[in-house]
Amino acid sequence: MSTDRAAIHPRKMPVQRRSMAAVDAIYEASARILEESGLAALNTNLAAERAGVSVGSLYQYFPSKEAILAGLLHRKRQELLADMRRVAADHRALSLETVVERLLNAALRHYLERPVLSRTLEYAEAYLPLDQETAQLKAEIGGEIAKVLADRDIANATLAARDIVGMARGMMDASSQAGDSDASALITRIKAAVLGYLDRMRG
Amino acid sequence: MSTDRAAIHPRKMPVQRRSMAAVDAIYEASARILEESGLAALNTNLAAERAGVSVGSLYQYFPSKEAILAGLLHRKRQELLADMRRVAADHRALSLETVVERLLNAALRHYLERPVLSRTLEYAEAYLPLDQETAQLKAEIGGEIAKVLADRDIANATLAARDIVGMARGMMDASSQAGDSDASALITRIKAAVLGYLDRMRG
DNA sequence: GGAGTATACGAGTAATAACTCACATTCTGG
DNA sequence: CCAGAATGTGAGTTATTACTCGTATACTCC
Repeated sequence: MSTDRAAIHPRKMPVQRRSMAAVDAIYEASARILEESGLAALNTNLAAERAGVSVGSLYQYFPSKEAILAGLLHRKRQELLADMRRVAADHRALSLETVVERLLNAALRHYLERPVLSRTLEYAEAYLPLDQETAQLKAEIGGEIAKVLADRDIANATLAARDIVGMARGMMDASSQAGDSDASALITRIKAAVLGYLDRMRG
Repeated sequence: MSTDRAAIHPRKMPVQRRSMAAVDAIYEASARILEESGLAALNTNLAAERAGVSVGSLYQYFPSKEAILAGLLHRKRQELLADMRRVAADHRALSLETVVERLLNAALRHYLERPVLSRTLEYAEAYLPLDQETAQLKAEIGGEIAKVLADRDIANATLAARDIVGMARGMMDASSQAGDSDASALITRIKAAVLGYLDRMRG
């Protein structure tokens, strides 16, 4: 992952149906490898093989393995953001507690789909030179939360949003790594942390 | 990092002073590489070179690069645990708020010494087949917190300790990655999250 | 149905990194 | 000050992985 042997951005957009399927297969195979064996096990030869395509085809669409990681991260981010927006669309009509619960549900649902993958991508983000667009997505996810908070006159909404994202993420990681699978109990506890934090920051 | 090409445990313990210095130099060089360029950039040739020793010497003490990571993690854990114990030794004489603050101070001090390294080791832990002893250290760190909580009749002290460690870690990560360097403000906010969480879990 | 484009293939090359080993040097205890 | 143990060396071997390119097949649209 020493960065710049090749760029991060997709090399070429697939236009025909079979090539879109190939790209999807590469993403899925890579995700599985990451889940089973971690970052270090991901390599282009293996990803191609497991995706059922040739290395040559892989390099048609991804200039490097970092590009695969960046693509996976981008996709995940888009999904999460869309879900959060959907769920908080009518937030002005709801109590803070309800909005928080909905947002947490959305976040946890995404996380629990593929917890190991989430953690790996989270770490990978730190050293991937992300494109503008993916960085923007991260900011917008925080922004959704900040908007809800600002609307309720909570001071330092941006900072609070960052804290909330961080604490939720940390608690999900800890719980999932400990092998705990009771999602609804976890939601309850994260809600306690978030609302308890807001209580004290306001008081 | 596909795991088992060689074992994880130190191959041989250094006994003379110069070899202990070599081992220290290898740890320090590896830590720097991890901080500068991430997990993927760590390799035995580079670590040896930057430590000013030969690869042969490195392999005298570390059977693989995973062993270096495991050793770094073990050291960090030991330091943190010792510090937490020192700081919470007289916890029965103190208010919950004071103990929490002291423990957070200890944790944050450690984290801020080398935040990037901390995050890298945290991720690496997930796929390193850790020795009994290092896993034990993690449990004991949680145990220190659980002890304080149980002493105050907080239900589910072990679970709460895990949540608290998780939320603190997540908030430190988020803050540090955002480039925020105001440690005392961060402590205040983590305290709000922890105490707010406990308020709500008790109520 | 044929020209042009998109897609696919995978053996092969180059680079990188893990790891060994035969030999040299330094320490330590008696 | 000597024997044996500990430590150090780095060129060299082997394994792994990134990445290319010549060639073949499948679409698409006129």
